[in-house]
Order: sequence, then C-alpha cells, then structure tokens
Amino acid sequence: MKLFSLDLPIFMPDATLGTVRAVSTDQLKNTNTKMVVVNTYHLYLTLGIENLTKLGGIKKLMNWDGYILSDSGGFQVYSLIHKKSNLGKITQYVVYFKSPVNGSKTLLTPEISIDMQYAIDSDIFIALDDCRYSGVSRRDAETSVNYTIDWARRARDHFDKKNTRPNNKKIFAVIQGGSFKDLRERCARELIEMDFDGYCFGGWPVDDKGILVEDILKLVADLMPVHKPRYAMGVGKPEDIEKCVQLGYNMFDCVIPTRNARHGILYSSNGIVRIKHTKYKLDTNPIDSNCGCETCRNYTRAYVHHLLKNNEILGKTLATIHNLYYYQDLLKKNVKI
RNA sequence: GCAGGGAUGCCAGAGUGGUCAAAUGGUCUGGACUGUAAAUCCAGCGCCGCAAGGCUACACAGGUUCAAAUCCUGUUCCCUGCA
Repeated sequence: MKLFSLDLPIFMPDATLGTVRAVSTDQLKNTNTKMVVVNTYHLYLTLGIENLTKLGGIKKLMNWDGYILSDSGGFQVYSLIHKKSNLGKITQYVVYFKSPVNGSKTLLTPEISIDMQYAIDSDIFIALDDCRYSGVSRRDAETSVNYTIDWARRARDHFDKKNTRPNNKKIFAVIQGGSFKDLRERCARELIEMDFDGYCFGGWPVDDKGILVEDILKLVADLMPVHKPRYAMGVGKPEDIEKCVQLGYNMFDCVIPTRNARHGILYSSNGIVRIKHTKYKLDTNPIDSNCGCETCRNYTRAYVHHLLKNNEILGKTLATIHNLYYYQDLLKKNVKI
C-alpha cells in the first residue's frame, strides 16, 4: 500500500517539538526517515497558532522536505491528565491542561487542535481523542469512546470547513475502547461512517508488564478498512512492530528508538547493545557490522561508549542516528507487496 | 618562622558529646523507558549474608567522659594570610 508517494509500512520518529531530539534535519534524512510526528499540544503551548502561522509552518521551520503527521494532543490527555491527575480536567466540550509551573490553564478542543494542525501545516491530521490506559475499566472506556466519537465529528467538520482543496491534506481518527470488543466495534463503526483517510489504534499498546496487547491490537486491526492506512500509535519495540505488521498495521511511531538511543540502548542485527557497559570501553568494532548508518560507517563502539559515558551531546546524536537507521531498515524488510 | 583554618567512603561534602555505617551530590554497577513533562527515572554501592541481621570507620597517638567524628594535648600533612 502507498500513502502519498511512500511505501507502507512506515516508521515515523517522534519530533514532538519539531525536532527529533539530538539530530539535525540532514542527519534525519540520512536515516531514510520520510515522515515525522510532531505534537499539536506541545507546539500549541510553545509556539502557538499565530506565531507558527507567521513562520510558515513546521516544515519550513525545520527545513524538512519530508512529510509531517501531527498528533492531536490526545496522548497528552492521557499522559498528563489521566495518568498523573491534577494536571488538568476533561469534559465533553473542552480539555483543560494546568501548567505544573504556575498553574495557568490551557484549553484544548477538537477545533483548536485542528486549527493548530493547520498552523503546523502538517500533511496528516489526527482528530483529538480521549486516550486511556490499556487496562481501563469498562465505565471509563465507555466515556472515552463517547468523547472520542463526538470529538472526531467536531474535528472532521472543522477540518472540512477549512480544507480548501486541492491541498492534499489528510485526517485520521483514533479508535478507542480499551479491551472491550463491543466498544471498539462501536467506536470503529461510527468513525468509519465519518469517512476518515486513515484509522489509528488508540490507547496504550502494552500492558503493565510492557507486553504488547496483541489480542486487542488484532481485534482493532480487523475493524479497520483494508484499503486505508492503519496506524498503530506508539508502537514500539522492533519485535512489536513486526508483530503489528503481521496484524495489518502499516504506520508506526514511537519514542523508543530515539529515547533508548539517548539512554545507551542500541539495536543491532545481533540483538541489543547496551553501549554504556564497560565491556565496550575498548571495543573497536562498529555498533553493528551489518549497518550502513553514518555512525557505524565512521565510528567505533568505544567512541560511542566514551561519548555517552561522559554525557557528550555527540554520543546521543550518533546513537540516535544508528537506532533510526536500524528502524528504517527493519521497516524496509517488512514492506508487503 | 608567626597567625588563622582544615584533615569524614573513589571525589566533593554535611554532621560539632549519645538518635552515626556514615546525610547529600558526583563517579561507579545494574535496570527501566512503547501517539516524549524523559541528556530522565529506579535500585545497589565499607565488610560478611539471599535476607533478617551482624561486624568495622571519621589523619595518627594519647587523654577527659557512663558515652567522642564531635571536647583537650601532642604528632604528621594540607590550605590561607603575614613575613
């Protein structure tokens, strides 16, 4: 399947604030990355609609000639409010985020989220959703589904109102419902009626032990239209992505390759390399001898070990370049014809 | 040489009569991280023990005291002024 001119499946690194941490746009390009995920909520808070519009959008700001997908802020509804509480409040009409610094309020609605995504000038929009933990109770999952459907309709309407074709923008919706089959079915059915350009698996993709919730992922994948992109949000570890490709998903994003790189966990064809371990201090091999990334072509494990042990910025950069290249390679191997 | 100040774990550095195996950082060793509040977080780090627990420290030598890392005396070393 293709999306724009891209082969699916695709992995999109997270560039929350308009940067994949530790790498420049050129370096990012050289990892074979074609699309990145930016975050509506974080950009709304930091740059805002007006400023970002003046600056001409995030692509221009980043000097990025690839594609941009903007997450709606729905994950922050989960990570900042449901998970930590006290950082905001959710109602059917609006979501309030409370700043932990000075207590000031930020208001987010499905409409504001869309306006912001236009300011970002992204290629793929996401309708605001009420994201929950994978083990969410039935009662909460029901609320989440109700809000998500309602917000998706409002997002869709607002998106259409502003979308003067032919600008080739797409909008995806997120299927919530926790582990409850009927709720997932209802959510999927109603969202499909609204005719979005793609559908996303919503919620936390792993259980409290970190194990991929395969049964729920399968259930939801089977509810999605076959001819449209299927995006498993927040997935995941290399093996989790491969499992999800088998289930039918073809779009992925996750902080794991980038965050783990910064923390010294590197992926290789021979398994995980914890580069900060002392055994790599004098190791003059590349991180992965089968890898063609800038890091592996030019530097040794000993060097990356040394840099990361001493908290040098370049260590994070080289590690990130490697992990992203590894992920893009992995997805290439999983392209289905 | 004179006058002050100081010596506590690998480093930095609290504690100034009992509640002190030794705060807290850092280093070090593990681990976690899944639509990024994350260059973050958690655990361990004198010795023995899986653990409960036990044992040993606060430059060195004496002393005072029921009790000293903490008070006194001397020694060694370091720092800061003045010569």
